[in-house]
Amino acid sequence: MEHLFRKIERRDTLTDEERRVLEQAVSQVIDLPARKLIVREKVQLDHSNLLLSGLVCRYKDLPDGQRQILEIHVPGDFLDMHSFLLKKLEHNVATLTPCRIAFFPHDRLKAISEEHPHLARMLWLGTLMDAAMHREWILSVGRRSAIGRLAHLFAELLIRMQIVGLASDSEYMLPLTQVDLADATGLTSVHVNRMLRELRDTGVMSLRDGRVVIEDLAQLHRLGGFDPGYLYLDKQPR
Amino acid sequence: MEHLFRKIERRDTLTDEERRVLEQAVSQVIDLPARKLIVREKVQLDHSNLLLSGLVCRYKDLPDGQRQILEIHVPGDFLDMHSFLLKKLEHNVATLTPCRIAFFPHDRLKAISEEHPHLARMLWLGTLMDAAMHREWILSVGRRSAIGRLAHLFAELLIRMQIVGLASDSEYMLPLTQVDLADATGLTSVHVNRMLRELRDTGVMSLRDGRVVIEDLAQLHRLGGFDPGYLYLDKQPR
DNA sequence: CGTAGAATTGAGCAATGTCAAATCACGTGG
DNA sequence: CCACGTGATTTGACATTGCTCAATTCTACG
Repeated sequence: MEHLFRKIERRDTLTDEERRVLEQAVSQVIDLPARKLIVREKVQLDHSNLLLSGLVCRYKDLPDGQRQILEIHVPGDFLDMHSFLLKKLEHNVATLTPCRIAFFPHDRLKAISEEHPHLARMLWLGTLMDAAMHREWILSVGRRSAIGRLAHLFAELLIRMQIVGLASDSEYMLPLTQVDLADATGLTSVHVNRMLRELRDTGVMSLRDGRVVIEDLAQLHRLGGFDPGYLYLDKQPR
Repeated sequence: MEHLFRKIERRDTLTDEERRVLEQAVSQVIDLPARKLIVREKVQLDHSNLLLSGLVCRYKDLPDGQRQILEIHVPGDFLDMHSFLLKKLEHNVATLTPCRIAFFPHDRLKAISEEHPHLARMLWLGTLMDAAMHREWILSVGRRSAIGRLAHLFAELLIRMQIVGLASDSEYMLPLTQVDLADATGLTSVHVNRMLRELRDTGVMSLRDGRVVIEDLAQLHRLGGFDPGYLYLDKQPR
């Protein structure tokens, strides 16, 4: 659970007691292969999932077969803490790579919300950061150019992977297909391919063999109009 | 606060005690004119705002002057409950029409989170529904056609206005300009104008003098690929 | 060696944007 | 009551971004 603790400690402080409560709220840990559905939309749920390792995405499908990825999750992210109160989801959650996942039964989360208000606020905070990322994602697909959307996505994931210790200054593993990237950015895979080539040809960054290598971070940020304010990286009591 | 209570009671039950606690958490009620900034991004906040009457939007601006509206708020919505834990926002909140707004100081919200866990979960739930609407918004701008985005927006607002008693079966007031609609849907105002004409010419709906009149709801839903599941309209203990 | 998924490329096209002008609605001052 | 000014809507002509379709190449793996 170290990834989760790192993520929280970046924004507030956890007591040892709170860490213990969180650890004891886990009922089960499972391993899943890549491309496996974790939560299907509209089914009643009795637990929330924490991603321990691997990459996961949330997505919605349209009747005509189009898909939109809503968020990409890195280790330390709760994948569906919102199901604790929503009881079911309106979208799907699936692995992108092989993953390890911890179950948090809703009744234990409820107990936390009754007995550990500060810890409950930390869980709430996590869902608020999801919403903040959603808003930035809306801005991306609504107003940024194709290359800007991709640049922004790679810039966001760089920071989020760094927070949990899974990225260096300029590199991280991102084994997504170009179809995945298209579904995340609201583009087609053909156009993603062309934009990736442009990023490569202009020396900004490359994505090869599932590894992102950033050569010119300033230019990547400029292309994506990237401002990390929406990730709320300041530590303070909440 | 009747609008808020109706909204909550649609998804769960509030005790009289909880209603009283909520009412007593208000420190101030103010009136604002149309087109007035309520919360500016990146400034420290000490209270959250509840919309009592009028329409409000949240939006982000890009350096090049483009704007993206992230959510449109109807009476009964908290405009920035997330600022309770985030402490500042990464986007702006502004009135679209003249509005009445109630202040909820963060220290009183904190007291609620310590002393009234169920009520705290209701507030949390509100932020989760914002996030669910964000996700549907991502799907709209990411994958729907221009006319589908508009149709979806009008269909969503119809239901949300109905819940708080501000829409009939087929009509509600929506005094937005075509520029506003463009900023909400990620289009240009010129194109919005053309799509609105198409909706009018095909007898689906019209928007005139700030009033939406829906003539063919089934067709509106079809065009927008509208499925209200994401609004979580089922009542159950949370 | 064969297969399947993924990446790449090219040619043509459609949806939406850009720019500019005309019209409309409405409140204000004369 | 009318002329004026401002913002909103509407329209036309044209440009562009990103999409579609189809073929080719690449890569991994049995």
